[in-house]
Amino acid sequence: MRKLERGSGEPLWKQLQEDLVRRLRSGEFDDAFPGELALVEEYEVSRHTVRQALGQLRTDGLIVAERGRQPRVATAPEIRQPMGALYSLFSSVEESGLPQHSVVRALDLRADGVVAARLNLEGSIPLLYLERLRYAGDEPLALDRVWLPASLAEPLLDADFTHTSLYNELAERTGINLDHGREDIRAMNPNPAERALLHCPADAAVFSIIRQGTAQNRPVEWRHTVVRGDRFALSAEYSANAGYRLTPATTALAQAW
Amino acid sequence: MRKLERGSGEPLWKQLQEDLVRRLRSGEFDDAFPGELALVEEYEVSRHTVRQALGQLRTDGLIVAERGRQPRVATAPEIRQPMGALYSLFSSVEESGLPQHSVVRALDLRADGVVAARLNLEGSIPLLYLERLRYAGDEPLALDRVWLPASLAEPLLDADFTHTSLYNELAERTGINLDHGREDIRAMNPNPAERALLHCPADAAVFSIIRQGTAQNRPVEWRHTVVRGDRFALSAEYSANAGYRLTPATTALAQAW
DNA sequence: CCGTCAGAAATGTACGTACATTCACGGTAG
DNA sequence: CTACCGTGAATGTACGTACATTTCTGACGG
Repeated sequence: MRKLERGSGEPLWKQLQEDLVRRLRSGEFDDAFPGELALVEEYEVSRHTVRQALGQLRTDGLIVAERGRQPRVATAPEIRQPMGALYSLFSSVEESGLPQHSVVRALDLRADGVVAARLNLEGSIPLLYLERLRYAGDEPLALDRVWLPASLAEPLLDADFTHTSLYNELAERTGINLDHGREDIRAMNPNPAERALLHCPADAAVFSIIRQGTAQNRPVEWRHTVVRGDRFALSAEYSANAGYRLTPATTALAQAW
Repeated sequence: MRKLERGSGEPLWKQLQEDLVRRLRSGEFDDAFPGELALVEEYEVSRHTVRQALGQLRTDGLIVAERGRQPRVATAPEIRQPMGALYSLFSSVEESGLPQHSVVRALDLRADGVVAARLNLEGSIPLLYLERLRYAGDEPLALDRVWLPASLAEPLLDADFTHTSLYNELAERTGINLDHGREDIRAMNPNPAERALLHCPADAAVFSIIRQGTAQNRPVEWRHTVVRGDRFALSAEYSANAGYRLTPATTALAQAW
């Protein structure tokens, strides 16, 4: 039986909400979240007040509730398709109607001290390396190189990556879903090897996208993708309400303005 | 007196909320938003139901309510510093500690049918044209060209843009704040004139950023900025909670990974 | 003419009740 | 042992009441 200060200026539902957040963060509710009626008894407030507090927690995404069952602590809502420039890239190709496929140029285990360091791993740890040339239509669009810790990604060694996405395979074969990532996007000119592979026109530049992805605070991927600048543009919208959002939809494949 | 379908599967408060959104978008409430009691009468539901619908609208930021006064339609919360790649660019320079300044290469009124069309204006309408070369430290960083409708932006003709931002001047002199924008970001090689102006190394590419900005659905700016790719990188983070966000903070000025 | 103050009006908080809807569990029949 | 169904429990919806708190307005007085 817990006490809330009545008539202290702070609304009861707010006090209740804050106390629940505190207990939630302490891990007290990891097994089961108390039901509304239990909270009514515990805090000696009306169900209305409890619901007001829970409603706040729900819109904040901390708990989920459904009819007939007790509220539960929200599991970190895994990102199905990691967002960002790369997602924007491939979904925009899809919307354009051009057929996509990949040519797998390498899929093996190897050690790479430099990349391992980027993943915050020891240099000698084996990594799964996947290199693909991605086509949109008959022309190459991007060169994609990914390193993942072999300890996590080994089940992917015999996967067929010519048509499926890395994240799909990763989720299906290992249950890992990325929940956080970071991208650095640069404009540069490709080196001769990349230019040849991508069939880049002589005067075309490229996007160089470095992505680090993590799942539950563990590094999962380090990725370097080189995208032809003459066939792709990043498109973004921002507004006071929605903030800054990449819009994979529009104007993605190259055309004059 | 409006009717809601009772027992139709859809909750009353949701029907009410949707109807209010519809009426709100139609501009019916631009003068005054009805109070809770008025809605109770109009829709013949309890105040509780009305509050549930309004609560949703409030968390969505469509209306604001305070004690003792009627709810009001939320004024579009103006963006002080328009977000996006350009904001990321200049704030990251600031954080790096490098001094910034601009060389104004042009500031005049002119007509340009092509740009006017991009602003959804007639070709003969005069535009204010501002062209600046932006420095970070002693080296050029970006070439920035902006067109604004002269009808709105004429008070800016005698402004000094060597150190102040366009948006600051625009807000101070005309009261206009952008509330929506759209960017297209491309990787390309600069033309010879741009390369010379920017002191671009021979093998460096550039970001070409096209931005269209609007305030209250009226086109306000059309902007073309060319940023040296060897001195700038876009940095973004995404997470399940926060979505995709540009992070002007880190690693913005060029350095090896 | 202007400042002050009381009252009206509106929203915020908090209580209560009733019923609908859905889910989980356990018992029963096959 | 399994499949089905009914009961109980939980949340969702919707009604009602009361009072607190804040804001606005209009009347009154200086």
